[in-house]
Amino acid sequence: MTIRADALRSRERILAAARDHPRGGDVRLNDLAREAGVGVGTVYRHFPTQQALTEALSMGTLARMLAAARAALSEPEASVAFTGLVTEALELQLSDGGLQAVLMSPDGESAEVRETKQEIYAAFSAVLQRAQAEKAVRPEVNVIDIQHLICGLEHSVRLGDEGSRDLYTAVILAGLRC
Amino acid sequence: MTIRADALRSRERILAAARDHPRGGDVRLNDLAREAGVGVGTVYRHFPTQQALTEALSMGTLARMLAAARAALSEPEASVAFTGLVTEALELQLSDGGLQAVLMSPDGESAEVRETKQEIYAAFSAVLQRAQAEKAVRPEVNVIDIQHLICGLEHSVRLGDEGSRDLYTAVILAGLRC
Amino acid sequence: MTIRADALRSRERILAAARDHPRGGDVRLNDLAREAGVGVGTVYRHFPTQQALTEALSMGTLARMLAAARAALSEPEASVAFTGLVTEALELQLSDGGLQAVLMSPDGESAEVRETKQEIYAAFSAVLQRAQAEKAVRPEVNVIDIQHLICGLEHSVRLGDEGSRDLYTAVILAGLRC
Amino acid sequence: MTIRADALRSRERILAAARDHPRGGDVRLNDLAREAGVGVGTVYRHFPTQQALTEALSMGTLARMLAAARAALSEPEASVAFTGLVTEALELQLSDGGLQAVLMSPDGESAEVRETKQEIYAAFSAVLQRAQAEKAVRPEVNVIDIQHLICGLEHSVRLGDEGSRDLYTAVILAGLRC
DNA sequence: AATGAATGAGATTTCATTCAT
DNA sequence: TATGAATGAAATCTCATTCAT
Repeated sequence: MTIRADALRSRERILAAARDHPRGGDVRLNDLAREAGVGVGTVYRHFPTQQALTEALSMGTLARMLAAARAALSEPEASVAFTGLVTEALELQLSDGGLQAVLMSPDGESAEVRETKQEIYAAFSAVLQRAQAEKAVRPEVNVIDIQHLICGLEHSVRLGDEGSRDLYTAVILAGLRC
Repeated sequence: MTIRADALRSRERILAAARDHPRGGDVRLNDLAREAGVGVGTVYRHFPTQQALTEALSMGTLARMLAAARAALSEPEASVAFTGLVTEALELQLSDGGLQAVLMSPDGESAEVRETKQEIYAAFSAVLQRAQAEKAVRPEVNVIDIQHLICGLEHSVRLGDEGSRDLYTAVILAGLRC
Repeated sequence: MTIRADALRSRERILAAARDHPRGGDVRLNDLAREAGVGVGTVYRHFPTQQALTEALSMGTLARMLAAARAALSEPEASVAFTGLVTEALELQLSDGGLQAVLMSPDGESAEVRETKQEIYAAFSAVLQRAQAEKAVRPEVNVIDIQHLICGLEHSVRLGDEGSRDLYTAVILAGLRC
Repeated sequence: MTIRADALRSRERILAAARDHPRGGDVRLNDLAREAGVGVGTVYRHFPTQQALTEALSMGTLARMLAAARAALSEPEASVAFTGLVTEALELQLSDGGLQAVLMSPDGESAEVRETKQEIYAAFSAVLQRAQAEKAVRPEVNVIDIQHLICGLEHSVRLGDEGSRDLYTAVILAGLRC
């Protein structure tokens, strides 16, 4: 059975309403429902947990991150590819406050999210290994470490003002170099 | 008027009970009260907000951080002093899950917390400037940046396992070098 | 929209629990909730004020008082009707310790209570006027006075023991005669 | 040891403040203390219970009631004495909203209150018996009944407006006649 | 004896989640 | 499937009373 048209409309309305809020995981579901013009029950039917809603909201950003990782694979210069990908990933995480939670959570994900994350992971890993093969990046870090460091970097940047982004990124990238 | 002995006892009991809980800011106030053997009202009287409780719990760690910063000022080797202080600060933040919130929050602090934070800031700043004077640390970062980067580092380490601490610290310290 | 079955069940449970307590307006709401097997919030949802609960508890007695007043209208002998009704009203007020408050309070009533009270008032008034027309009751008292006197009578009887009821009633009825 | 001057002053201040409030037994003791310019503890020291305060406030009225009862004993006409005393007692109870509670409470009284009440009771009883000896009052009522009926009468009058006092009193007095 | 900060039981409110309609 | 009233756990506030100073 295919998804009903009205159900789809409800879903879209809820997501649209959620996008009007700063991402932080603490929207009042009742408020969200009111703003979306649907009942609370409908929100719960579509997104049984906060996590499910967060994931749905991040699906688009996740796709863009996968695209960026794949694009980096085509970049001829390995260190440029790596540097660019880290910068791009940070950019995306800054633009989507819920993305970090989705990336870091090990469970509760939809199949689609899980698969996308694995593909991102694989592509990211390839970019990192290419850079390490060229002695452009410390050999002892793995892709998990890179993700953790990017998340920490995102955290640092959020604590500061907009201007600190490039400086902090430069510190991390310099620290990762051989 | 000085604080009453019984009030002090209540306060200590509540703090002791709170210390038995993993820091995360989500203890049940009722449970806390019961465990401390006091009424809920008493908890609210002593700590009107979650922030007040968090601050009180971090006061000890804050004092240790100030001690560490001052000790670093006596270290003859400027770069060693800086490196050691960053490592020590990270250690303290990892040991006290509420400390970062206290360090980063601009308001709602008790006078004691505010003063201690300012002293930490001053000592930290002196250690940094000494290291920068010796060309041991990038000249474009200031003490605020260092604190943000340590907070990000704490975040990264919490995402990983225990073993990642030294590696991530090494990355940050390397990135900060001239 | 009609009342939900579960809500009605909760309501009934709360009322049943409240009936297990001596009427006096000083039941512990928390206890009431526990005894009724519902949350405190549910009690407050159904009965936002003490007054609302009192009214609901008295609804049955109020209905019986209306029935008594209407029955008195069918009694052929006017003075017997009046005497019987006063006696009956006292009986009901003695059996329901919250009834007097409901009868005397001018506001905060549910529509149902308000209407029933008005009907009681009208029937009572007719019974009184019939008795006055027959010179069986002082012409200068009105139905409000009768209600106030019955409330005072209830008060007197509650101060004494069971045996004083008939005597005090006799005094009032004698005093009301022409 | 005699009472300290400052303690007496405190006591008087508290009573003065309490007299500024409508008697109903539900003054906030903290408010009372503030208005009296003393600490809450002082209020509790002087008047350990609500009852103690009520009694102290009623002491004056109680004395006036005793005076009235004794005066009635000197009235040559027994039925006039009785009627006048009932009217006077009602008057006093209406003027002092806490008096009924003091009169009706069997315990918790100060020795002075207890004695005064007994004297009132004795004098009232004599007035009643004289009236009954003259066949002016129903023989089956005793002094306790009279007090209960006056309390009920007070209650009735409080429910109505000022104008109803004489009517309700007339009803009761008529009902008490042989 | 006087003080009022401190206490805790209980009252009331909030809100995420459930579930009858 | 959609709805939102209903739920109750937990948060928060109030206030009569106690007790350290």
